[in-house]
Amino acid sequence: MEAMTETTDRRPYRHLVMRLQQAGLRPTRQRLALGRLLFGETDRHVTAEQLYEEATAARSAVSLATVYNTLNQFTAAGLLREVVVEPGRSYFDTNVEAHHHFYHPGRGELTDISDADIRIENLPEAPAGSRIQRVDVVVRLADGDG
Amino acid sequence: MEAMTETTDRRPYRHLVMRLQQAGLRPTRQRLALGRLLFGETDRHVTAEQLYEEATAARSAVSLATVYNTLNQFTAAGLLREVVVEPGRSYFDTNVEAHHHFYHPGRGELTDISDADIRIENLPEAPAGSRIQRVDVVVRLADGDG
DNA sequence: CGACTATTTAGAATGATTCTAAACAATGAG
DNA sequence: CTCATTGTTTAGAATCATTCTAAATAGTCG
Repeated sequence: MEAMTETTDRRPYRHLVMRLQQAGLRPTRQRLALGRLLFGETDRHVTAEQLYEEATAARSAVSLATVYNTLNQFTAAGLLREVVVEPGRSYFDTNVEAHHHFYHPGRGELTDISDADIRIENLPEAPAGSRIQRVDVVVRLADGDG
Repeated sequence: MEAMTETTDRRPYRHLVMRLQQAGLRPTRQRLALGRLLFGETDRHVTAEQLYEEATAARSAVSLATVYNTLNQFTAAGLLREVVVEPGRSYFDTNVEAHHHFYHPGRGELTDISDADIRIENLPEAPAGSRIQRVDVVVRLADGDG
């Protein structure tokens, strides 16, 4: 179970390079390092600070300013989605499909709810002069069962 | 159409005083001034800065720190509800019933969607060890029709 | 009226994020 | 490959919303 076009650890990450170029972003060392951390395995939810720590721990020195720049550029390019659930802290989600979130304030933890798992019926129309861009559902959690 | 217990402009605002006392908050000049601005007519969505400007304009000098304290205390007491739709800025909503929001980023404008106007079907269960505290739906708008 | 405790406040502090301007790196033409 | 061009990174300062601190002030209740 590891033959063929196994991209599991190819250094240049052709796919990522192409996505960056398509977005008009040069595939720099920093953007590739952050891209690898972000788009590795599963979907992720990270804050700028968290990603900065990770990059540092992975010995891919990237300044905090660059982490912010990169997260914003990736978001503008549609590679990430910004999720706001807490005042004063932004999460970036690698899942850009339509979907929703559980949020646990105490734990600062964000997890996905597949779009298929929620049905929103009869949404009202957008006010005159505007159109609906997207619908975000945040299910806020608290400790305790039931 | 203005007899009986018309509370429309009574100075002491007995109702507000009672709500504060029930919340264990002394009805100080500042809290009453902010309360009058907040719970006047219709439902409102304000930021701390906005309310501070309003109070200042209304010649009810209140420091910005007090506006923040008061908004937080009112929220803890269930008189207000905090709504987070934008990184780095909190809105406080005088409508504490279950309901949702339209948000227009460009205009920084928040408006209510009555709970009755949205049906959310088959919400998944809360992850083990936690329970659902509340569900927030934010419908993000953009300029343009359609 | 006091005494006791809650509240207010100016100003400093914090935390997340953005800006600035200078050093540096990717790119493409020659 | 080399150079010029233009995009990118970065340290550090700046900004913005919010919270904290400690001293002054104002409710409350006997």
